[in-house]
Amino acid sequence: MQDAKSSRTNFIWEIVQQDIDAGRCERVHTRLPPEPNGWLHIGHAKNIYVNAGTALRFDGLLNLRFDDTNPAKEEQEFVDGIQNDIRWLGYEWNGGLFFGSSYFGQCYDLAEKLIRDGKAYVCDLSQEKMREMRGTLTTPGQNSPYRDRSAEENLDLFRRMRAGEFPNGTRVLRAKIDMASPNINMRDPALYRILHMPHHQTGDAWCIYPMYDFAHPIQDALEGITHSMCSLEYEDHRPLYDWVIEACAFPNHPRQIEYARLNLTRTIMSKRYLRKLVEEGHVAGWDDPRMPTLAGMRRRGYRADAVRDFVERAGVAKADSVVELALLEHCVREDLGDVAARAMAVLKPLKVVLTNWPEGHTETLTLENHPDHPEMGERAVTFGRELYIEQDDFMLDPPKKFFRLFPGGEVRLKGAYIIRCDEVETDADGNPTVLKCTADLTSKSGGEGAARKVKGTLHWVHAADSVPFEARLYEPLLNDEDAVEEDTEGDTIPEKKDFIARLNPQSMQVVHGFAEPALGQAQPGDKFQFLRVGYFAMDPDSKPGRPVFNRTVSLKDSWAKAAQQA
RNA sequence: UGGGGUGUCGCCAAGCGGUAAGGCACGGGACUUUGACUCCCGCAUUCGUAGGUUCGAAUCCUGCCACCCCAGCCA
Repeated sequence: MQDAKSSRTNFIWEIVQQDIDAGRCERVHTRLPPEPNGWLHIGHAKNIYVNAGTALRFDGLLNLRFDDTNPAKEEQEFVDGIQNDIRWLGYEWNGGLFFGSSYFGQCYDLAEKLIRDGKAYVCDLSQEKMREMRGTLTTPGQNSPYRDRSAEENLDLFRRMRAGEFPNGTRVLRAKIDMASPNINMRDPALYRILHMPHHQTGDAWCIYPMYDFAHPIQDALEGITHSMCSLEYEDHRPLYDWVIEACAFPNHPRQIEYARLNLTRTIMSKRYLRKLVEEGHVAGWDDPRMPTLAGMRRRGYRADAVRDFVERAGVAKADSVVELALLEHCVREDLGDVAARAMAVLKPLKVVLTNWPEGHTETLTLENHPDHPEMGERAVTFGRELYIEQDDFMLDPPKKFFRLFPGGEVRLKGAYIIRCDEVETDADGNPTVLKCTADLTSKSGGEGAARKVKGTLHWVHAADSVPFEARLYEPLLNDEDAVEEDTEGDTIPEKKDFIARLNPQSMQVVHGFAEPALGQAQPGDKFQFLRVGYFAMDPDSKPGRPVFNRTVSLKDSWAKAAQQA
């Protein structure tokens, strides 16, 4: 658990602090209200950070409450997955686990109270008619002809609604507020609708279900929530939230605070579109490592610490914003750099033969698992006459500032010897197939001649004593903003509408290489930094003998950048 | 044209009348048996804009501009 100790603050915490200082609340109590209709993504991580973090910060309580007031959209399977993801992120609902649906009884009773108080009425208008009479943004609405029914008639009708006498859509319970309000949410909003449909929690106990605007404030008040954080689009609903609290005459009045939701460049963040990616088969599933879901990131090898750090660094404020993916990747690199074991693996192998090394002779070298953490131990690696290096680490005709291997050039093999390339065998197309090299036998790492400097150091693997493996290299799902096409009017196509056109065809690349034996024994989830290649995590799908690694994020590569600019 | 919000460095984001924090990105240098990491150094005379108040404003006032949200019996 973290955050509580952080000195960082935000506008929400200042409001909460003021409430405490003013004696408006004794014990901070927040709630996390996910709707169980999908998987949690990085955007939810911010909701969790805000709500759980606030409770932590003020030694308060956090309730986890599934906001399941609409049986048409919600499913039981998500309830478990969401809890799992929250725990993975490192948070616990110390205030308890709740379901919005368990308040259906209380919501119903309060609805009857509102009816008796003349604050709610049953309206027979069709959805279309109601829309017409609601008015527009600039013109006031008109009162429903059913607005002035007596409390008795309303009560009777409402009870019959509950009894199942009316089909879907025929009637609705409305709050009697003000059809001329400049805030459309206050123009007699619907409180209850008829929905003959079983609910994943309550079965067919109900055929009428409360709307979010009615249920949410009631749930908050009933649970003793002091601060109810939600996203900006609910600002217009706050007057209604407050109205419900007042109309129901709750003694406590939770305070709703709105903040901007998280957006990430090159990342799709709406549940609807994520669903489309899955359904149309653009990705393998909700937990595909390319998905911005917590499950996807977890599978990709991101640690919860990195995700939490990212959300905290991105900040909490009210301005609409889009955080650069680079910040997330920085957080992941920083986190993994400290905990990932160093290891060598060659993604695209190029054979090296040391002509001055005796055939059949091998040496066992010892390499540290982490340069800064000796407690992480060492490992043995075999060195011999035939090795593999990375194809990208050799160039027949190198440009200036190329620190790697080329004909006549020298490099150090990490933890081993300095070698010089004498001869290059090529295939019919002129591509190098084998490099004949000589090793400087006096240059062994740790030995007397080891001090000699060469410009480059390469990772390598012993040809015989290595394990074949598969690596999946991931790139962002969406192309750069620059790649957005223009329509005939010259306007850029909105990301949301045509994100399919922006999908990056290179978002996953599979390569087959060779890894040092230690990686063959890795356990699913183990994190490694492959020298100069990136941070990898053992994929859960991995099979013994032929491990599969996901590249979580690549290392910064100033050479690639320089080469690109040249 | 109604209502609710927001506009501070490429991207986030502090700032709450006393003379622009920090992070990411970027540029330069040192170090380096990972061109990584680390380490220095640089990076807004200016806070959407135009006025006003003040000894003094990003912070107060007024006008204007831009962007986001709202007309579900979704949440």
